[in-house]
Amino acid sequence: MPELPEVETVKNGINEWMSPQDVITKVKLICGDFRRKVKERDFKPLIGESFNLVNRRAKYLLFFSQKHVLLSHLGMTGSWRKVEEGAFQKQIKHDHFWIQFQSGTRWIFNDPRRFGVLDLLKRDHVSQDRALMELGPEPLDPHFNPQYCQEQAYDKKVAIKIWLMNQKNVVGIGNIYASEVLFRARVHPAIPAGKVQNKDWKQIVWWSKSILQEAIDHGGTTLRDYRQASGDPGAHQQHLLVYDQDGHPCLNCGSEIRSQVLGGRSTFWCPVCQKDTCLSERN
DNA sequence: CAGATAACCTGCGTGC
DNA sequence: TGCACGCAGGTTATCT
Repeated sequence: MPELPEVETVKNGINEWMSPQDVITKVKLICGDFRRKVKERDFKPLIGESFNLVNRRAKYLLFFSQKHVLLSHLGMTGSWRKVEEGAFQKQIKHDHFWIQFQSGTRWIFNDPRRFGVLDLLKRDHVSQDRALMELGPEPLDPHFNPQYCQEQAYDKKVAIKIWLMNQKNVVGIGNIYASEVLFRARVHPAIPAGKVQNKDWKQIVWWSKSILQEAIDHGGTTLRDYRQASGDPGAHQQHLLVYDQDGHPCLNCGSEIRSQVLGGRSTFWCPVCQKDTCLSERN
């Protein structure tokens, strides 16, 4: 469900829950069968500590306590919610983990498909986590620029859309925003990454930053079950131009938006605005 | 090594 | 109403 704007929005919401004086008194793992298998004892070191801050790296949330970092990835369907003591703390389907505070507040992780990640790392060891080590630059960071892309994509034959979604090249861009960025940049999604021209990289980089920031400002994209930490839906779905719009007219030129599966994921583009120039040359 | 595909899960909408 | 099927915002193991 969540790409960078959604995770960033969740992060901002959870930071509003923060109460650094509120000590963790109990942790409960109902099911640890995620992408990384975990046991309840893995999280016990949190007891007696408190959280100061939540940061985001790529699509990961990092909850900082005194000596540990709780690593959380939402996968496709993960979510965090806060429940106060006194309110009936009913366990709902797919609640897998919760943290209880001295105040009675409880933070609960729910994830129907269990594609998410939960893990507890020592603060000093975070930079050595393999998944985090392999991540590329943040798209909103100046290090993500046309020169970097051109070099990183040199000679790569993989489709530009798949390249953009590969977290080793740039993080945070998933299936929705990849189609949206390429539409605004007017680049065909199937063009080999190594054949993208410098002027097109400039467009891709600029629109990546622009669209992701705009989506953050809108609180993310809610298509089905994504919610902000507050429980409210995002609003960016009203601003999507091509995602899930196959058969509808392109808002730019009126042509029919097309769709095709690329790397196993649905991909949407306008055949007129996004000319597949270098693909045609090959024929 | 790069690149393509399958696999991990549950839920929901569609068509028969 | 029931059931088979395809599809869903992500990542990674496993093939060629």
